[in-house]
Formats: sequence, structure tokens, C-alpha cells
Amino acid sequence: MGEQKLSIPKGYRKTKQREAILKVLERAEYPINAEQIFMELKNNGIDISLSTIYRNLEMLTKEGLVVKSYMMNEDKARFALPDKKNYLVCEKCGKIVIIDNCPFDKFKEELIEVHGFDITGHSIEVYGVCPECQKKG
Amino acid sequence: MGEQKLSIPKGYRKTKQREAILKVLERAEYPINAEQIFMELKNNGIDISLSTIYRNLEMLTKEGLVVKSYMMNEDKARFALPDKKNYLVCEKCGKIVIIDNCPFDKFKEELIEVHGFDITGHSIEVYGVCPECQKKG
DNA sequence: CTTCCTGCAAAGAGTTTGCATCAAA
DNA sequence: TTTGATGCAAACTCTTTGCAGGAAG
Repeated sequence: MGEQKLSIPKGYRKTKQREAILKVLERAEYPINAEQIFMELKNNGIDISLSTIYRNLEMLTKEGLVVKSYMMNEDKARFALPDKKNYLVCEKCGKIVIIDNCPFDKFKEELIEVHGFDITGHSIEVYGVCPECQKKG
Repeated sequence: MGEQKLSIPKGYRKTKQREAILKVLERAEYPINAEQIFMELKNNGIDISLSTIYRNLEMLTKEGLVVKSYMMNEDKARFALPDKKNYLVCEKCGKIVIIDNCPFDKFKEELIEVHGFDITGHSIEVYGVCPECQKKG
């Protein structure tokens, strides 16, 4: 599922920290924050500093390999591969579900026509209550 | 244009700071941050502290009168009335254009069906290049 | 009067940055 | 070697909080 092979952008050196961060992002099922990447690596015995993570996330975002986003009622940035940037969040349990085949493209034409923008990207966040939480009342 | 009359939620006192913040949000054409509200009020001769602004924005968000969001490459939260929460941002000049009649509703049914979520809200951010910047090349 | 609200200053949290050291190429 | 990358600690920015004084009801 979405296991595309990411590689370090041209012009940047190949370091074990960089590769490790990319692997975590590839394996992640939804946007995660710097701290989560840090803990994930720590649990896998990989020692890295938070600043290195932030510096690499900034680079990867600038290079377009990663998308940064913020979630409702959260003050920290999350990062994900572009195909995992649109999601549903359960307001009760916090579960995050990625929106595959985002139907946004259908609206794109309309937006271009109405506003004249040349659209390069988008990010959609949807909140609601997941099926399990609906049952729990 | 979107000049709905907002009032202080029941259970909260009517103070001049609160009313001033609401007025700024009503007049705003797109999501703005705490600092911008502060400056806007200062320019109108209204003295208020940033913490009061933050405290009220938190309250208004909790009460559902205001929606909090973050924009690409920005580290501070923005706040807007619900009808101004979906927007287009020009990557070059930063211009923000509100998406009226957000076509999201068409797509809501599909999401409910596929994921079983009971959807309560959404926020859409679109980036691109505005017509003026396209001309400038 | 009573309770809520505000302002101020200090504290917090997340993120960024300077600098010396380390490692990729 | 040369130059980019990392780690650490300090710095920064945005936001939150404690507390005393002030205003709303």
C-alpha cells in the first residue's frame, strides 16, 4: 500500500539519518509530526537529533517530496508523502483515514474557471465521527 | 458580502474587547492571525492585549463561531468565520481568495459511503498562481 | 457583590539557528 | 580534502497560563 520508493533529491548527500527519515515517512499511514519520527527512529535503535529531523523535513518539503500540514486543535506540524495529505479525522478517537483518489480533480476545473488560478496543489482536511465512535454513541 | 451579524455566545459576558474582535473577524475577507487582529484594533485606537485575543479566539473556536486553520509555510494559526474557511492561496504574491459555494458537498456523500464517517466539517486549502502573477511570468 | 474578564509578565511548546565536529563524495 | 550534514545547546516565535486588578451583571 503506497510503498513507493523515495530517494534523496539530487544535490543532497546520502546520510543514514536522511534515509531513515524517508523510510519512516514511507511507512507512515498518515501525516506524522517530528516528534513521532524521532520516537519511531529511537525505538528502532536509530539515534538522531530533533534538529536534524526538522532540517530534513524542511528540505524535503521544499523539494516537494513531502507535504506539511496542521490538524484541527493541534499546534504542531505534520508531514506526509503527497499521496497521504488528504484525510478524515475522527473528532472523538482521533483516528485518521487517508482519502484515496481524492475527487478534488473534478472541482479543479471549476476553480480555475471561476478564479483564474493556475492550481498547483491542495490539501483537504475533513472532520467527523468514525463508524466505531458512532456505535459507542 | 458575508456581513452576518455575529454575537457573543450565551453564557459569556459582553465586553468591548470581545465585540471588537468579532467585528474584525466579520470584516476580514479571509483567515487572519492573532497578531493581525491585534494590529487592526491598535490602528483603530482600541487597546487590547494579545492574550485576551488568544483567549477569545479559543472560546469562539470552541463555540463554533470561528474556524482555526494553518496555511502552507506558515507557523501561526489563522482564524475566520466558517464561511471563509476554504481558500485559494497564490504561491507567488500570497493573495488569498475565498472559495464560495465550496463544491465539497457533492463529495461528502461519497466519503460517507466509502468510510462510514459522520462528517461534521472540512477545510480545503488550495495553492496555485493567481491571474496577475501568471501575467508577470 | 460576585463572578467573569482582562492585562501583564512569565512560562511552555514547537521549531530554528550558530557553531564545532563529523562524514560523504 | 572540501563541503555539506549532524548534534547540541541556545535562541526564537507563537501561544498559554497564573495572578491581581477591573468590569459586567
